[in-house]
Amino acid sequence: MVGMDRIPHLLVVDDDREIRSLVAQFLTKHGFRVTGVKDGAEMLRTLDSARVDLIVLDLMMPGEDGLSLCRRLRAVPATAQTPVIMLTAMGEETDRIVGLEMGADDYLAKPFSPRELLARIKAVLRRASAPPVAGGGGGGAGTVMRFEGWSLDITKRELRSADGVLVQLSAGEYDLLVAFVEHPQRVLNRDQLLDLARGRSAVPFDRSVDVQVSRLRRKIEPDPAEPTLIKTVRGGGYLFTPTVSAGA
Amino acid sequence: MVGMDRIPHLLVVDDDREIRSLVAQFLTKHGFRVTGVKDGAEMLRTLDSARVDLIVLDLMMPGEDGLSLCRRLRAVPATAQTPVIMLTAMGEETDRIVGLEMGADDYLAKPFSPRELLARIKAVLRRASAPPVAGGGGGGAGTVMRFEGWSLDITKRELRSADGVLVQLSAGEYDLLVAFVEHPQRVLNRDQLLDLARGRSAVPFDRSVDVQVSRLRRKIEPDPAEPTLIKTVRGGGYLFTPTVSAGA
DNA sequence: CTCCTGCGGTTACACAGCGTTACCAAATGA
DNA sequence: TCATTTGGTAACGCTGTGTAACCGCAGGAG
Repeated sequence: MVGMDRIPHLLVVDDDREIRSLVAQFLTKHGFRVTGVKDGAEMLRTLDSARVDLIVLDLMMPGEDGLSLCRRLRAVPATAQTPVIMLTAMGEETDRIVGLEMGADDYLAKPFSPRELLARIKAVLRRASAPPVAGGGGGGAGTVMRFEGWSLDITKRELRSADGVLVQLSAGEYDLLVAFVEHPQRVLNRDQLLDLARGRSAVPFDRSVDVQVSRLRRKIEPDPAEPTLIKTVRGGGYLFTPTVSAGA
Repeated sequence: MVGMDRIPHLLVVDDDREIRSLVAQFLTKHGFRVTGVKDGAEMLRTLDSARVDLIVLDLMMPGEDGLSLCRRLRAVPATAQTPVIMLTAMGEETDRIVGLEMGADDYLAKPFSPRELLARIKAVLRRASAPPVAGGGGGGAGTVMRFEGWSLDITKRELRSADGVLVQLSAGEYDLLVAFVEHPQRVLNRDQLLDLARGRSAVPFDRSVDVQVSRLRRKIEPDPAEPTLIKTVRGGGYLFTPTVSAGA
């Protein structure tokens, strides 16, 4: 799921512009990549197009509040594993308890010291990479994604064709394919793909995505000259056309 | 594996007899199995002979204190994964941070409400649910780990192939394999592997992990030229792909 | 319709990451 | 003490990935 050499991407959700900016600044200075948003809608939009390693979520917000958002995150498979640190108003023990029970990984009472937030983020990130559920039921659920006859095994990082042949993908090709498979039927621009697949942001005239798409097409398209799985959207990006089904 | 139906076993370590008894009583009432001990020595003895799912550890204790104990727990493979909730004196932020950095999974400032302790225990247990190696003494079950036909006996430090043949591993190869087996289906970078297997940190241009992986592959991969058990993730580290099951 | 511009596909190349072997020093044991 | 094993470093070669360059094509302007 996550290569750990990569700079972790934090998403700070708080309606207070000043807090958001202060927190973002502080965390950036300590080596994280930080995106700040002001409400749940923006949060969901960001999650849809970028890879996020941890969410710092304010409990009290106008509109949909943190608890509700947290519940929604947990309900969606794509974000069910993403760690959440909840920021609560001071001293409201009930909030804390509800927060933890709602699926937050940690909470912090305002006002909090930046150093403590930092320590908690590090602690949560460390244990967020806990081993997956190795159940007795023959492998975890949803580790294999199927599309157009292909099967992509997420835990084994393997791609098999319709007739079961293993296709060798490089790390870059694999990460790109995962990004596509997790966002099917959506136009993804180059920035989004770079972020989703490599966890970095584009430099001017960055065309690495184009090259990787080309390389990936060569391996999975029936006719690379006439792509059907990964379509180009001129001026927009790329579109992964197949429907994806998850299953063991 | 840790079934959800099993009653979790909590170990409460606190030198204050009254606190210990109150906490134990409260947690027992809420459906846990609780063992209370008064110091580190008793804790280690208990861990050696019983399977413990979570430790509630007082920071300030006569003799060896909580931090030091926590560090020792983390250093031993058998207890490295066992969750720890640290009880700290009120308001000492430094302690909290050090606690988290020392490997505690959570902390709670005294005086705390029992309900909050309960919520945190549940949260931590939820997070830690179904680790491949739940903590447990050397004498308990789960000393043999199986993967892809191989069986790794932790107490004997022995590896046997599917047909029961003993394969000689050097100390380094064995430790590396244990690190992999205890963190399956996760990309581990070189720093993590070095830390887990050798307990040291990397020096610049340190490539000892690569060499050890190569040596280990030669002994356990069906085809070392095309590794399936230990996969390379370029720019990320290595991935142990098999599902691991523990059993006697 | 034709030209022009810019976007995207592809290839070539340089460089960094990794597998592997060889070698050496430290640890181990007789 | 010497022989053996082990584990780290150095070095060589291969593969993967980003950059740059070239080319073709789409689509708008005239």
